[in-house]
Amino acid sequence: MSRRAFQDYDKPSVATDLVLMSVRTGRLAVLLQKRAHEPEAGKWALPGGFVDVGESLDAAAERVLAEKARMAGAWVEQLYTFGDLQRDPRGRVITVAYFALLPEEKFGPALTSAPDLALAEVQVDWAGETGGSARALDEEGLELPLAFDHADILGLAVKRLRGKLDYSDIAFALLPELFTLRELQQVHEAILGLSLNKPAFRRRLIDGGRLEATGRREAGTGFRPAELYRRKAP
Amino acid sequence: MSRRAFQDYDKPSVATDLVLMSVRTGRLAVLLQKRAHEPEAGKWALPGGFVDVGESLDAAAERVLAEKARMAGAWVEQLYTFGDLQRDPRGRVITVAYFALLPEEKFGPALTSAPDLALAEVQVDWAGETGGSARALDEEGLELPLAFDHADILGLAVKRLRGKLDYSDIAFALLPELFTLRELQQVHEAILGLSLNKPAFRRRLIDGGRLEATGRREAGTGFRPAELYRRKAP
DNA sequence: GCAATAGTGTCTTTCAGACACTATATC
DNA sequence: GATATAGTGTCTGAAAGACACTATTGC
Repeated sequence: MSRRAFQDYDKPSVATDLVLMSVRTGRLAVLLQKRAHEPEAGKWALPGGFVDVGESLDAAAERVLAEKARMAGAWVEQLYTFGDLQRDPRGRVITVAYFALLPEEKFGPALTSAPDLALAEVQVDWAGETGGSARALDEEGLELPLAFDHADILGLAVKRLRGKLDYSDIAFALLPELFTLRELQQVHEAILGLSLNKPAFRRRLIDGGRLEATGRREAGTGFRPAELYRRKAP
Repeated sequence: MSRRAFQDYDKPSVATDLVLMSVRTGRLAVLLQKRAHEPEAGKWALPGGFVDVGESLDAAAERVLAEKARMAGAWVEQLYTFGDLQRDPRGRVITVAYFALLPEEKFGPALTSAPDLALAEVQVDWAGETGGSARALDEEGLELPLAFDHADILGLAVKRLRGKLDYSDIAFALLPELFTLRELQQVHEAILGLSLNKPAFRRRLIDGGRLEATGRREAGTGFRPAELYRRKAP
């Protein structure tokens, strides 16, 4: 066996896949890309790419965010590394999954400029932090078939989001700089998949000290406008 | 540039490192291996090895547990993937870190048969789930220098342990099949790095419904023996 | 009986859930 | 003034912390 064949055989390929999520009309959503080529042509996949030997994992995830998802400025965090032998029919590909969060307004340019991208609704059939796979739905509620093991990756991203919501600042990454407490509560409810008690939510968040009232109010509501808050600098 | 050189240059190497932890005399401990060769010769490292192209990541971690740590039957869970460019002076090595848990009694054979293995005390200088690196100490309290970025990996393992303690069954993985509530509380205190209120701890754990009283009692205490519990099957 | 820990009773505080109420903007 | 939501006051119940107390074993 030549050294080249040994080397080829010896190392798995390393990729990164990006679970870029948002909240749209009170529901969790994820950016998907329709696959044009085999394998899994026609199915929907998370934006991803191979990790270059000269770039760190975090840099590869940022590159996928910019080049494949066509966006920037997201909260990005490593999720999990998927390394089963059969997860990619092309060969041994280990993927380091990242999740990223952006407010819905930021998706407009990417969606109009790239017709193979879609922001799909995310649904899970488990409660709390049980865990499991997730489904992606289009605007009419029809299920979009997911490529490879991306239903598992998406499900794990939802589980992680739910787990981190209480003690981290991820909810703010899904909102513009100024937001109302109603919008913040809707983000929490979309992530958790349940409805929350309004007074308790307000007490907990305001007492938590991570919010800053601006004195300004939202506009164009048709009813009493709510005060705008911003995230207090950590 | 030949195709071989391109292939060699193109793929990072993939390894796995194992944070095999336990609780000894009320303190967190981790299994370390003294490095015999450069780089980092003489420093202490987590047991690890390269991932074969024909084995899954989980299988590679189990293999390291058996071959390098010389143990079996541990709770094993993926921790995080470290992929900075400079983390290994030999070249581009991505490592998928796992943490594993075993009761202290299980470490005896490995420690006596392999003189390069040591069960070192773990200390962190941060509270709660702040996060940060960790230190390893020998029996006399002297710091053991850690190789590569293993102080960061160890610190992340402690953070993850603290985060999962409340809602998972990891504490039971650090105890024999039968244990007293005092021993269970000592495990919790060792992981969290603080002391807990006894009545509140007992109430919470017993009401939690994951424990089963056996009616049997510990032996050889010299004082009133406590009842032995076991983990209730999930 | 003494020592040492097991195990419990109870008071207080904290906080979430529930519900109803008042306040204030647009129309 | 009608309407819709913002925002608050207050009651209740669950659970943690604190503390003291009783119980039980070996010696």
